[in-house]
Amino acid sequence: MPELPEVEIVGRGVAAAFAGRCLTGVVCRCAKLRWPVPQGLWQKICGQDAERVPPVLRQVQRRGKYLLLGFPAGTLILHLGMSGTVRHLPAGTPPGRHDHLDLLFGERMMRLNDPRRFGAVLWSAEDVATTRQAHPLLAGLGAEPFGEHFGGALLLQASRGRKVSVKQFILGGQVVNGVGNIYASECLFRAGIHPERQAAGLTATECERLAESIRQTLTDAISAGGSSLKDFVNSEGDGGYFQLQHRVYGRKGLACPVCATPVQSLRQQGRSTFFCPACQPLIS
DNA sequence: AGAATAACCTGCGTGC
DNA sequence: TGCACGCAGGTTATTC
Repeated sequence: MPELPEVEIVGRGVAAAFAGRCLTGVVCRCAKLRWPVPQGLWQKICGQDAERVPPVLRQVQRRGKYLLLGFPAGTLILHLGMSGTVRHLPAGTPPGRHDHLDLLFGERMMRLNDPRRFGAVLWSAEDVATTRQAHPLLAGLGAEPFGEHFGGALLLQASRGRKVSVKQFILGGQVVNGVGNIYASECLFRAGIHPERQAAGLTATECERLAESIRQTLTDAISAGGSSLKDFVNSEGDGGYFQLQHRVYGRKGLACPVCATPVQSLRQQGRSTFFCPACQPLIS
């Protein structure tokens, strides 16, 4: 389920429910995720001296689509892949299919479910700040869309000489991270930029507009999810995406919300893209 | 090197 | 009803 807004909501939910609380157990039912879940994870999180320094969840951070759970002995890295969800349940709730991992906090627990198993649970023996900077999976990530380094200037500079489409450019994660397939379409619609435009052909003005629409689109999605926060995702069975907000994604043939022209779709690198041919002209 | 493709998995909807 | 097929929110690894 997760693009950046969904991961952000999950992180906030985890922090609200468990920050400051002591981990009391780990149950791993299936270690076969994107990479193997480390063996002896409970011992790793407890560290050398759990008697004196109990495994209290000290902080929760998000980096791109990764969640970082900070414990005294190190950092638990979580990624939800394509289909991962996290729920907040009473300890002892019987596990269902694809409930791979439980982190117990006394009478409550957080439970990771991931049917496709593209997600990841990894351990880093460094603190959160160091892990963010140095962990191989995190070190090379692009700018945080809400960070101070991200903006039109960065997009302009990073796009020079790039032959890829602008959609792939923002989806790739090397420049800005957290924009997934759904929000890539939404951001480009909002910026009025055709998804097949070459990244190198963007003007400074367009880069500025694109950066702003990325921030605004993600902010809106987080607000939408934050208002319906329940068990970390909106667990009402709609899949957890903030679909009421989608202006073009999944709306092929339906009226563009701005000009009523039918929304079109195309495939780029095997993934679907949606856009309005009138609001997003191929020639700028 | 940048760019395209394959790979990892299960589940769901569609059409025959 | 059953089955084959295509498609799905991500990312890394491999190839050209």
